[in-house]
Amino acid sequence: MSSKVLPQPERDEIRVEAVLQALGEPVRLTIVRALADNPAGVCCGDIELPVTASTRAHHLKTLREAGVLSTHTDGTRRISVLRREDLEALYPGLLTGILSAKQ
Amino acid sequence: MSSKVLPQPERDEIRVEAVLQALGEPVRLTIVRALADNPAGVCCGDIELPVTASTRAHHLKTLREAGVLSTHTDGTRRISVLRREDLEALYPGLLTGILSAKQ
DNA sequence: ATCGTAGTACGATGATGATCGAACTAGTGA
DNA sequence: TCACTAGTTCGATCATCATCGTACTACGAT
Repeated sequence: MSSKVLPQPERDEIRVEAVLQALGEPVRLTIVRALADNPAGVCCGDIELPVTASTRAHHLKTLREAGVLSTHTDGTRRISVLRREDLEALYPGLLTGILSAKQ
Repeated sequence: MSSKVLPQPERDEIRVEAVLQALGEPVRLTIVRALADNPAGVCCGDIELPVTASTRAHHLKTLREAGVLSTHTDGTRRISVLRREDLEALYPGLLTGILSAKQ
């Protein structure tokens, strides 16, 4: 058992400005859309992005610290999952609204 | 009749990244909340903000160009109105989700 | 006309942040 | 133990942007 959850804010610590700021960046929005398509979670590196690994890590950290996604380890992999329940509880409709945008 | 509408994107020109980026700034979120409380529109200068007039103008321009609000002149005043219909049509649930956040 | 008020435009500045390469950590497997 | 892989962290750099003061425009009233 080598799985562990990376630090993230509790539901009541999530601030809407942080969430919106996190989502208002094209690369991060791409990540969120990929997570939305895969409820079981996605391995970070499997999302195709026009940035290097370190930039990718930076964006994932930003999203995690904003409370948008949760990351747990799986061996050397890191699996990220969208925090749908928490976001829906805090801001009902926000996620579906964003995801319904024809990109 | 001296009323005229300031330039703004058509509904189909609104991009979700621009909207989210515009909303992800505390001062601008304050403006949006004030507009949401006043469906008839609000005179720009009547919203209490911790910034100068020029910064206020900058934020209002950002929100207008993102498609979040509409501004029309009324004499020397400028009245801003939230573009609820357009936003709801493009991103159903997004606005209500954001506004339901206990600030 | 002149003045006052509401707001914008411009230029400068300082802060934030997106990006990268390089060095590092941790887990897997030979 | 020794590589290999996945990912993070650090420091630097460059771009974006929030902020301000000042100068400007537009409208209304005297």
